[in-house]
Amino acid sequence: MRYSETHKSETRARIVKNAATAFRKHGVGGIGVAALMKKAGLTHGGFYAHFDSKDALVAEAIDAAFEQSLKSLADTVELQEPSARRELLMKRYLSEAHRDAPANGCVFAAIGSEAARMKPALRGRFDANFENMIGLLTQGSDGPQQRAAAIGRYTAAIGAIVVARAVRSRALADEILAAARSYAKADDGGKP
Amino acid sequence: MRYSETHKSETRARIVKNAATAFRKHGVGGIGVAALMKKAGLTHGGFYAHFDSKDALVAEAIDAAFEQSLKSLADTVELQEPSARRELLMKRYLSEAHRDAPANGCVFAAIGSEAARMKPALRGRFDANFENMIGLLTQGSDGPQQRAAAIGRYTAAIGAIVVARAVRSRALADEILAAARSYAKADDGGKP
DNA sequence: TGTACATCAGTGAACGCGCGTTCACTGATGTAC
DNA sequence: TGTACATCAGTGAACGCGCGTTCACTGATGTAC
Repeated sequence: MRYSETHKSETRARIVKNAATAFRKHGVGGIGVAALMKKAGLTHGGFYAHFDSKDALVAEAIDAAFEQSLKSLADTVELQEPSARRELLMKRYLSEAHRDAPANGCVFAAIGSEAARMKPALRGRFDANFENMIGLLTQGSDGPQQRAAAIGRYTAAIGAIVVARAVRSRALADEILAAARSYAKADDGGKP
Repeated sequence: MRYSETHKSETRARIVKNAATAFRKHGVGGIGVAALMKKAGLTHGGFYAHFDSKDALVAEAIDAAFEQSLKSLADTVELQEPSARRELLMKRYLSEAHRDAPANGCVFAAIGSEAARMKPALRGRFDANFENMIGLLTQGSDGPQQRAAAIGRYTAAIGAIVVARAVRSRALADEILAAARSYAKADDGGKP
């Protein structure tokens, strides 16, 4: 079969996009090359015509997943003034909807503890993506104090989602999210 | 070989104890039964004389790991008055030493995102252990507001360690811990 | 316009490996006589 | 006191399976003549 010029790159993009959600849903170690290809409507043999290794796909899928998160937040961000925007972002991030949909949610929350054991080359992907997120959160209010506060808020929210997902009791998970939301508000006390 | 009365239970306890550190170091999916038995000085075949399945060991190892954490914090806790104690706990938790030693550190930070995908029976272990930790953190200052604040602080600290471990740059990881420490202090503002 | 050939994305069998689990066996020691 | 036997924690080969990866092959289409 001979295909159009863009066909191969479209296939590749489809593999990456599906992997970006599958890795967050099952963990990187929890889904294999064969299943990933099947999700893209292909068989496993063709994988290596697109990527050098599973790790190569993991790297691209991580970037794609962060980019998707960033895009889905970007619209929220433009419409509000800084403090209301921050509150809205935290409310969205610390929602039950986000807890229940890891496949389309925050990458750190979905595969954070697995990421710590990845090869340095893969861990490096998290640095730039973390900075992008902090950039989004501090947008319109620069300075080292704002940056530190954004890091504190962001990592705090990640931890709350991680624990809310780990715990079995739904009531406890709900309570954790509620506590994290009010904890996020508490730190606004002294600041504009 | 015939052994003393306590021999078998000692062996079993040794397997659990080694597993409690190995799972935090490598992840639950990252180390197998054979390697776990080797760490206890045994061969893999004997495993099923002690446990019904790998999952059965995982369940006990999770409890053992939390218990170890709890014990190592208990001494700190008794000596201080509430606010100083809280500050000391957070300082310890958010230290570079903790970040660099997942094998003996917080279970949520080490295997949190993996835990979210475990079978309900295993996830259930996190509920009681989470409550124990919150109990330790609120000790001496009960009430729903104190409980919510403790949950906020604890999960915030977990997230900071997860991200600090995931990120490749040591400088960024250091900055994240520092930001989390000051974020933890910020919430004390209005309260005693 | 019609035929022969080159292209190359995708197929599916096969590889070595480690996984969780099973099972027949070992052999040092306590007990029975 | 000395011998025969029962016990049972631990051994190591073997199982079926899924993993990441390799590779000879397929076959629809564009190009050359």
